Amino acid sequence: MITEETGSGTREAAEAAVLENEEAEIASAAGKAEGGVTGAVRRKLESRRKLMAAARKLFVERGYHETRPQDISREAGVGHGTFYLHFEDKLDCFLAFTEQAAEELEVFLEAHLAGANSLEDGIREILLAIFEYSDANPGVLAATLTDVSVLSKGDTGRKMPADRWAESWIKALEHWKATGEALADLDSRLAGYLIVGAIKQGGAYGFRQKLDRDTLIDGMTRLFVRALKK
Amino acid sequence: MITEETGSGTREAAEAAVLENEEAEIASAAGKAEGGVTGAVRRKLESRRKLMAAARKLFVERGYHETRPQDISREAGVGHGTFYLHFEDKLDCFLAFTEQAAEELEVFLEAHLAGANSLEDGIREILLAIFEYSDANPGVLAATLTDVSVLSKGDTGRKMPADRWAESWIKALEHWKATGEALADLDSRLAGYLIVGAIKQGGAYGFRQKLDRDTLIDGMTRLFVRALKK
DNA sequence: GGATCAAAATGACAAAATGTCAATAAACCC
DNA sequence: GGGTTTATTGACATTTTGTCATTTTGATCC
Repeated sequence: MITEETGSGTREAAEAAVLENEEAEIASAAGKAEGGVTGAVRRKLESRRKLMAAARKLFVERGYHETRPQDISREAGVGHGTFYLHFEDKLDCFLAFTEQAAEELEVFLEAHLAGANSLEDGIREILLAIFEYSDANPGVLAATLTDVSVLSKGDTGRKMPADRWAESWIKALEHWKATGEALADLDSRLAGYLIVGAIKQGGAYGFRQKLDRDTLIDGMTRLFVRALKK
Repeated sequence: MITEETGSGTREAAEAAVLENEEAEIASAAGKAEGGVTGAVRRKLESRRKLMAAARKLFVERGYHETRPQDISREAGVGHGTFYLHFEDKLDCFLAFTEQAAEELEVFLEAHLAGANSLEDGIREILLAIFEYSDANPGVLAATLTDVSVLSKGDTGRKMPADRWAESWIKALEHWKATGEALADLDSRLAGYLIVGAIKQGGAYGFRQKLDRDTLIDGMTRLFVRALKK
């Protein structure tokens, strides 16, 4: 009989490691917080939170392929079976992670776009914010935007981060159309997707080549503005 | 003892199915062709060709995830071990397929760009050719451009189709800079990558939405031209 | 033409990765 | 505090991938 790890001694250590990365959640260890939820519900929520934190850590550090569901469970300090209690399968877990990160980035970008900016300033501001987020969360953006079509049997039936992101751009483009700064007959939907694709590929290129960030932002901004401006 | 399939009866049938897709290779069944190569070398080449054809068929039809190395071997009419004789692993096989397709597309595009076109006509022409290729080879383009970062332990050390494709665009952009049609101080390298990304994402969007092809090409051409033209 | 050698192919087997489920523990309720 | 529900657990089963000893095939030499 070969025991499956998560030895009790290891357990708390692993969980502690995950919790370190949490901020406002430390209080929860005492048995409160989490919106007052308590008992069984809270227990389940806590497991999920730990799994999500572990998944994020490992997917970012090692990538999808090199991360085993087992690894995530161990890192989270829960049993292996618990993983499949919270996620359909490995892909489902990965998608949950990307959706979380996409949500996070969206909030971050909204915050950086509160003021009504001109088309050029707005675009530059968004790109700047993206790089800022990427610095603060190394690897997350790349992981989030990876194409999972190669992993899924057909359509995942989910809204991918890139699509969500495109929607944000579309909203912004519509705004600039309304202010009369952007082409009046611009197809905002198509343009939104083109921009997202350009940023993905261009960003990867810039990262590989270790391009100076300002150069990259300037280059992108210039082309985007030229394409969109009235 | 559970036999591993590829029963002799099935064998020829499978191989025949693959051979159907071949054109000039039928003669090779007689024992000649293939550049005069014969014997052992030729035998190996033949195996690889059959495997490549089978891999392409299955990767396109079912996708990466749903295609087992076993399936490819069976479809090719060779033993399972032969697969690993020709490819490092499944990813290696997939990359070989994408490289083949990328090569093919490149040749196709070159042929469609023989004449020295103006910037706008040239861009439109390239996009048109891409869609034409995509029609003639359904699924191949999508498969080729998929991001495999999610499958590889670190860098694959290979030049991906998207990069190759970007290089083509860069060359074209340099040409238009030389003719004075494109921005004199354009960063062709960055622009090349941005365009490839835009086409990937925009193409996927158009496909999903079943956009009219001309609408899609017009929309893309317009934005690209505006961004690049002097 | 058959004995010999080298390259290629084969498929049973092994390892790795993913996913399941009966048994157990924890929380809940009366 | 015991009966019930819900979450957790890890040994086990399945699937997928990869290996290697053995066999087959074709070239070479006599």
